[in-house]
Amino acid sequence: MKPADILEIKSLKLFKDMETANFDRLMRGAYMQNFPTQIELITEGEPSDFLHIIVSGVVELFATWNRRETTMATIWPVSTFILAATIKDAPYLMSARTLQKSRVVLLPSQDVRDIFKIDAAFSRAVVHDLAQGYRTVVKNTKDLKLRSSIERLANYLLRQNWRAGSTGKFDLKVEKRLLASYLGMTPENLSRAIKALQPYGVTIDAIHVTISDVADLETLAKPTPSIDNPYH
Amino acid sequence: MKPADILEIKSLKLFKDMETANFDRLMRGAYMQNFPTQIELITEGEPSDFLHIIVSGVVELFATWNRRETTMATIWPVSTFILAATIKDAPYLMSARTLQKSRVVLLPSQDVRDIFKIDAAFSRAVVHDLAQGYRTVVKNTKDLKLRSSIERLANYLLRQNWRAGSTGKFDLKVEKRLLASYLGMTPENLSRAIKALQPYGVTIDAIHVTISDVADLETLAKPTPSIDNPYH
DNA sequence: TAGCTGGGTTGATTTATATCAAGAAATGAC
DNA sequence: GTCATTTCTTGATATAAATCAACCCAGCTA
Repeated sequence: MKPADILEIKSLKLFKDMETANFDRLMRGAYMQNFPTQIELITEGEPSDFLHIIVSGVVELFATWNRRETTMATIWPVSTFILAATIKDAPYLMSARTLQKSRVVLLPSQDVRDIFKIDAAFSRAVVHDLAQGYRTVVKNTKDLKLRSSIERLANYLLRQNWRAGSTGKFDLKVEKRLLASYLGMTPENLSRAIKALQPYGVTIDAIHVTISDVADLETLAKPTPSIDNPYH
Repeated sequence: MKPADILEIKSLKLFKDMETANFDRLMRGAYMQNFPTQIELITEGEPSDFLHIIVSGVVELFATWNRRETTMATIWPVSTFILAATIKDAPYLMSARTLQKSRVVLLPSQDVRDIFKIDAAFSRAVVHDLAQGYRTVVKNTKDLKLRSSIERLANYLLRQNWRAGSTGKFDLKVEKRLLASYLGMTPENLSRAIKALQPYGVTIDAIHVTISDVADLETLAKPTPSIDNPYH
């Protein structure tokens, strides 16, 4: 692994405050892997042998049951995924696949657990990561249970607009097929939901989104910090 | 607070391994409160001033948006709730109300955070609690996104049956109205879902559930550890 | 360049679920 | 114990969303 990669990983909140010796020990067992697109990195139900860190590319977390599949999240660099399984030494609850050519660092889970036990700063950082993740999933559940598919789409677009700088113009970062699955609907239904938002000033041309009147869209979407603010 | 109550709290995994001095300090700021039924203990969006521990009774966690409401979980003694908000010093994402006369211990969040910073055993225990909670919510999301309402009910009944000792006979622990909300459906739809399970050997008379042939119900429910096993 | 492929859209239809309304059963208050 | 309130159930209907089928179109590839 290149020194620049190690520096980037060390800059993650999860590792920033830990003892240097412990971080170095963690990195000694780490290795970087390059994956092509559409490779299944981990599989639901298997033991969590590695904590994964995505350094470049994109990864989809998805779950399957009874021949059905749903997208749970997309993971962007630089961040870790499947921390809870690693810490608990429990099987993965989700599968992961690359959506693009991606570089991923694999940290042996046993090392992570060992160092978690002896490094207080690291274990506190793990807490914050997990608490954050927990709260994100709770928000997600509220979104799913309390909103219709059109409302979910409207709020998703407002969140993305905000992330992109609130200019009213941004590009979708994932395929519509995937977005539909993430939002808990079919691709056909997403197409129709997009059309249903036209009266509220939303147009989506291929991946290019325009929101002409954010306030108008908000009258429909009714965003709330306790679902839609990722830092709340 | 009675010594017996303190002992019971100390026996919780979350507190078991922490320094006695720190536990005592935590308990010094704690106080027990008795609440009648249907009292709102905490409200979504407010700052998390206390970590709550339910000692007797039942508490419902619920969320609201746009005049809609949904049940997120029911909490049984003895356990804590809203740990993530306390640790992150972030607003509550859910509201909580008593479903029965309940005794609840309130620990000032600031004390919890202070001790979390200095007690390594406690912070590790917090990690395990959060990781557990995180995984529970992920399973819940998979249940919601991948299964129909009848499938969710069928699997819920199988889980409850297993918890009650797999005898094929047990009582519902919550009102059907609440169960419906937890499972993401209307009370009317729950009634119909129950009828739809009759051909699979399920009868529910008031709160009394009978599953005459677990294997038969499982052909419909298709339970899987990575959604339905709480210890997985 | 022609043909192929996969994502995306659209329309027709079906299915799942919610809503509305009414009555029955259970529960709690006095 | 009785009355009032709430929960639960059932039937009729409406709505949301999924499915099925056809087609379009951009990007590849042979």
